Amino acid sequence: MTSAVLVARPRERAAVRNISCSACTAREQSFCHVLAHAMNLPRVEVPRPVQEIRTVPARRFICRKPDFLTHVPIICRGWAMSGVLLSDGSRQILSFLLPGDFASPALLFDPRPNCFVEAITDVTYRAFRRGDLKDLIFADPDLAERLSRLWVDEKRRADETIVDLGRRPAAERIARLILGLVERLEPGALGSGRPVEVEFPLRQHHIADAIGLTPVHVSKLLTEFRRNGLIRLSERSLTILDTARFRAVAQLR
Amino acid sequence: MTSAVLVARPRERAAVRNISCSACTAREQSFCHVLAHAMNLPRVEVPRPVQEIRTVPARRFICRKPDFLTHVPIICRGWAMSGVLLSDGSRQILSFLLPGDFASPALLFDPRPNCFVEAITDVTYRAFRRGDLKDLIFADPDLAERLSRLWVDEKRRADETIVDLGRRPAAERIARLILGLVERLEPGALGSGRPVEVEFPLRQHHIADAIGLTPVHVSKLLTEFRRNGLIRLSERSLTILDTARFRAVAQLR
DNA sequence: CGGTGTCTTGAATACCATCAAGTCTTGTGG
DNA sequence: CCACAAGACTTGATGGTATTCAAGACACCG
Repeated sequence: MTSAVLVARPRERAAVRNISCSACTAREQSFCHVLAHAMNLPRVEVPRPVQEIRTVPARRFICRKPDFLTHVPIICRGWAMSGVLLSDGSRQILSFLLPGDFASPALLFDPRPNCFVEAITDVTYRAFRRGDLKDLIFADPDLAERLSRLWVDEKRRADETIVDLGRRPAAERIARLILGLVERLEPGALGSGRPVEVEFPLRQHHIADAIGLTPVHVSKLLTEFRRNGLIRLSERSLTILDTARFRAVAQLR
Repeated sequence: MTSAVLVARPRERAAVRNISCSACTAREQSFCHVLAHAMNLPRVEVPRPVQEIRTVPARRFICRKPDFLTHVPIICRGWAMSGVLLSDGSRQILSFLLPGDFASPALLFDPRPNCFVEAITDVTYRAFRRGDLKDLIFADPDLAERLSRLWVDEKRRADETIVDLGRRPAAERIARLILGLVERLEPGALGSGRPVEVEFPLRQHHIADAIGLTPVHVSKLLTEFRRNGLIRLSERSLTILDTARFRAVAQLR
């Protein structure tokens, strides 16, 4: 809840804004990077009210189905997720959001979200005014094209998920989800063949809801992975111990 | 194989081109429509070599994983599908393509497809030179934005599929797939509450591969739908007999 | 008229879900 | 700081949904 305090104090918010952008963990290929580049800025330091910094604690919603959003949120720090709730109470997570990601690209065009976005850890995000951001993007053909590429990438990731859910057994799905996240967090680290350790704030029910399984089954498969010496996972920290064998479980070449 | 003949005869190809565009069945909101509008043309009648008309018979590939495509295909007539093949021989269909659809939006940026595209019926498509089409699109902010909206729409459909595969039982998935196709083919027709009949060239294995089931199980559930008087399906023709009850099976409000 | 593709139906099986009980951790208010 | 409640994880027993296997009917095509 430190964030709420910061929002209430202009001087500190400014400080945080600088910190968050200079120490930004967003990946090179993220939306933030593309946008900052296009605006000839070191990062996306734009005056209000074009953007605003906001912070929410873990487990709080950033937006929900019935909301009407005048601003488009982009994650600066922490983990979030987008997903939908079904009438029977079950949940499907559509994607995990890391720094640099749009909360939902659709929000650029429609103030009504078609999925919820929820913070997993404490999350800091920037909220851009929709109209300003849209004008900015489409006025510049180069920027529009680079962003379209990012969306095509997102579509590709969604297609991978469809394949996982439609045609892969449970163990494979879990391994692929984990490897995909590790690759996003530490690009290329899996190639070395040496163990890779990352922060991993997901609960087992997050994994379950992302790949269409129950938490119970996820637990059983994770303990099996551990027994086989493939991974270590505890205290919000994940280590891929045997990258080669774990990739084999995931059916990755 | 009539198409090969047509391609070899300039006069006939021109005739076919006019026929296909004036009698185009692409929906209002399709890419073709948006593009034609932007170019101030009745339809997308653009001289070669910017575009070319091609035709393939049913069950033939339009493109495959290892191909290198200099042109971007857009479906003019017939049904096609995009999907991926897995190492164990199974297949996941990612989407069914109807007139007006990009074979794969990713092809606008990358000559190497990340999925195959296969004709289901005989298919006629236009192949636009990638560079020309891209320049055309991104030079016009309005066009770029309208296309981005279409991609966001596609992403939304992919997300729906993820929810279906992750959290819905088999009967619900089949019903939703069918209703989604009918809605694309005859927008609004389901609202009337009266029976709706459409051409339906899909085989049961297409349905199975699209929603992560086996053809055997699809067969069993379809015969159950028939027994319950929900649908009629034979001779490549589908009728939704009881739209209200069938929508209930699909869990649609 | 054999071959291939499609669909149907029944029986056996496998995978994952559900149910249930218990441990451990985390958070909270007294 | 402790007591209590809630959440997270584990493990075993049981059950259901969908798969696999198999056999046969039917249509279409060369």
